[in-house]
Amino acid sequence: MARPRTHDEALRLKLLDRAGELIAADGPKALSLRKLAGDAGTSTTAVYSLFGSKPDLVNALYTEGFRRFGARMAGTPLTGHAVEDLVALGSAYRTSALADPHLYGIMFSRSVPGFEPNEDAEKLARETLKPLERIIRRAIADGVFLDAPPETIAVGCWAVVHGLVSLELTGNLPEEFDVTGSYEAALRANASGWLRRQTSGNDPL
Amino acid sequence: MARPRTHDEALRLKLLDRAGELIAADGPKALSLRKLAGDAGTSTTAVYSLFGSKPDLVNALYTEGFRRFGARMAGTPLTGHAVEDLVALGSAYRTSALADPHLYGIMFSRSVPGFEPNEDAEKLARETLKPLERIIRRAIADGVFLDAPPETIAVGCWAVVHGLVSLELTGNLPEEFDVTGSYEAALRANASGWLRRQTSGNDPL
DNA sequence: GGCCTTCAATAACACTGTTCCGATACGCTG
DNA sequence: CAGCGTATCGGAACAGTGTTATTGAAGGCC
Repeated sequence: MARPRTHDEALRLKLLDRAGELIAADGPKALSLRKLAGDAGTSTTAVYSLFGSKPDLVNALYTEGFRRFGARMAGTPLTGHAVEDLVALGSAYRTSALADPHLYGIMFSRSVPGFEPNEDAEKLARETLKPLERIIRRAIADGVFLDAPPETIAVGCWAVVHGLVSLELTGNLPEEFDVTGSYEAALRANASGWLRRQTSGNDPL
Repeated sequence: MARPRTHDEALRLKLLDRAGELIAADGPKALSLRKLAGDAGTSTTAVYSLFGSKPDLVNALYTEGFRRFGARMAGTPLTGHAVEDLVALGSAYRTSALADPHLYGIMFSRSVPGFEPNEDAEKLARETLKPLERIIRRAIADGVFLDAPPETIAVGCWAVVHGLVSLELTGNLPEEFDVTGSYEAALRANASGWLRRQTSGNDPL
């Protein structure tokens, strides 16, 4: 009968913000509830009131990451040329990952051990890949791409960008490596591989 | 002086074995030194004598993983046909990952928070990708592949397989998805994208 | 045989996420 | 406006973690 939940929204944002900073600075391992609460001038219990648990707090970071990511993907200008559009979308993917590398780890690499995204968060995540599917479906319908299952092509494209980005972020790429150039070339080669007839092929460099 | 170091090799193997089992069963989070030592009938201090620290123990798992992985890669029969060989190598990569998914997480996805492979381990890891580079260099030299930097193509191929496998292992793939078939098709499409002239293209399904 | 080094078990330290308890502060009802 | 009731949060405690200081035991070399 009394006092409906009036969670302190300012504190909530402050905690999320600081949590992102802590992870960005020293990795997911460095995100401690005591440090987080101390920095925000509150106590660990507040985190439990506002989020429920540490994984739930990470879940909030996860959805925030996909919100930004989805915005970048949806906001990428498209030309109607399938290969070029896939390259553009892939570049937006990388840009987003490099802008918030710590969020990327949470979103795609399970970098926080105990964490699993909940139903809603996972659904939001899947939504963000819709532009990719749209391009591919149209390219198949127009006879530009091979008549393979759209999911197959979509997953293949996703794999290239995810693979490249995660290799880059984990420092697995060789030194003195032209990341940006190679990235575009690899994307273009991969997309060209799905063309029904390879008209002009690709032209790296 | 007295008593040269005679680290108990049997205990060392037992600990490594059990550590792998613990991670395989309940994820990297479940690898606790107390539980590990208890299961092996010893004490946590033994781990420090034998390995130095927990990350060092994980490092031993890391190198073991790359030993097995490297053996599979090097043992893959090749035909001399670049695209087919890249598909074969990619399939071996996936087979290896599915055989030891927990090791794969340690090797490529930084699934254990505080862990960074040391110099030797990282060098061993790079060695295992040599077969990939060999195929690509020859395909370029023979004029089969486009004249792009070999590293670019190699990283692109690596990215596809790594991306597909890590998406599969983290459960990010849609349900009712023909993983094996799509995997091969995606590999073939990606490799074909680097062909100088796309003779026959690819033919999924 | 006695020294000396290496090994490992016990226990402690400093941390972690989480929960219990209690006090506070707030919004609704009378 | 008084007062009840509950949502919220601070402090302390609990169970767990990796790591380390201390200490005792075990084995090879002089």
